[in-house]
Amino acid sequence: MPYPTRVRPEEIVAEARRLLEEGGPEAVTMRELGRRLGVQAPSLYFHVKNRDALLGLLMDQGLEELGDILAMAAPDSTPLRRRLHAMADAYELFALANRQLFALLFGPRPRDVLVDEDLAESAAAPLLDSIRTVVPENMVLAVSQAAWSMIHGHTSLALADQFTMGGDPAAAVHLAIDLLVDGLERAHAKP
Amino acid sequence: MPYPTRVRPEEIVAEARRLLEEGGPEAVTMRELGRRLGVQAPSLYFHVKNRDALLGLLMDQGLEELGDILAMAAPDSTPLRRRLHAMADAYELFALANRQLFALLFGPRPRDVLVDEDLAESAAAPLLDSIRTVVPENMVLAVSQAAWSMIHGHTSLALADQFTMGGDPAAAVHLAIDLLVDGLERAHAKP
DNA sequence: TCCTTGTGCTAACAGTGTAAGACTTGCGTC
DNA sequence: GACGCAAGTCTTACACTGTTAGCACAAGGA
Repeated sequence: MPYPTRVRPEEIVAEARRLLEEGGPEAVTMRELGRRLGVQAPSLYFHVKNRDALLGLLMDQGLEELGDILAMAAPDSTPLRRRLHAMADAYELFALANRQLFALLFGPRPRDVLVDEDLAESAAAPLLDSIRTVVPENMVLAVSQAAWSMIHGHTSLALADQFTMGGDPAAAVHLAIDLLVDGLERAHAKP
Repeated sequence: MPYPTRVRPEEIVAEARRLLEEGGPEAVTMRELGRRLGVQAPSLYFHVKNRDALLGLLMDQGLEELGDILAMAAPDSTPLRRRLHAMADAYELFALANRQLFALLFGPRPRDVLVDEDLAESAAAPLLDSIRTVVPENMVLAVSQAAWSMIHGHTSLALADQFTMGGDPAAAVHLAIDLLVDGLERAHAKP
């Protein structure tokens, strides 16, 4: 392998992620990226298809981390209510620690940036599995979507500083989760 | 007022909105905007402070429309359950009809783009008022935040094409709303 | 008639993504 | 040891962006 490689793909992704969190998507420019890595911008194109593909890699990484975090949020044995609380907290924590990446993940698909379908599916798995322990199979999907909507909605609004009138939004979500689980256990309890 | 004005601020905002929905925020460039309005880009700066301010105007407009739509979604007389269903549907409908604007409204605040605080407050009013009819005052905020989180989360995920595994996400939100209202009526009924 | 003033224009600057093509550098082979 | 190949980097260039500076023009008021 001739010419000493001056930069590796992982480094590019890592530095891009730093840029992303520092100044949003607009701040991750190829030239600044190259500058920080001690390389000219066009050289980056040897390791990464283009800027959009780079953002796609960031999204894949984020999706994987989010999946892991959710999977570890609460052990299988804990009751559904607790698990959902834990997942909601973990979800928000991840979003707060990775604001820009989270926004990228769930914002409007930027043109043709594709994310790995399998990653998305495995990120959702922990939630589905939790729900499955309590609800009959034909309702798992609907209930999961409802729970995810609640959790995601709260996190997304919190991230956008939309809870301007005070209160305790996190507690509000926990309340909603409780009501959801209560209702489920009463009406649709697994036989 | 000398020199015949060739373009009015409302036209700029309207055309900018068209550009926004056609190709996302990146597509609303001052040059293309001028091109469509029959004017050179720099001339626009006479009517609009700069591009960020223009996006801010778009957001104000969107916030106002969203508030109106929610206020008209269901008359005060209908029961809470129905009103929340109607609001959820209206919320989603607005988002689907104005995908990019919605994303702009609830995405990460782009730097120093400010939205009118009063507008935000009045957009939220219909929801708060609905909740207030059923729940004691000290819980209105929490329950509203919970309901908003559910509705916004579902809409936001639907917009991002995140419900890839089928099912009927809209029905899922209605289910969640029902469970929420059921729980409220049972546990925290207004005396 | 002239002057003010609002509105438009062109030219320019610094920044962006990225394509084309030239160059360096080290390894494998003779 | 010399040579060539090719991976990786470089420079150059183009078309695009937001925005500022300065000039040109049209119309109403004096």
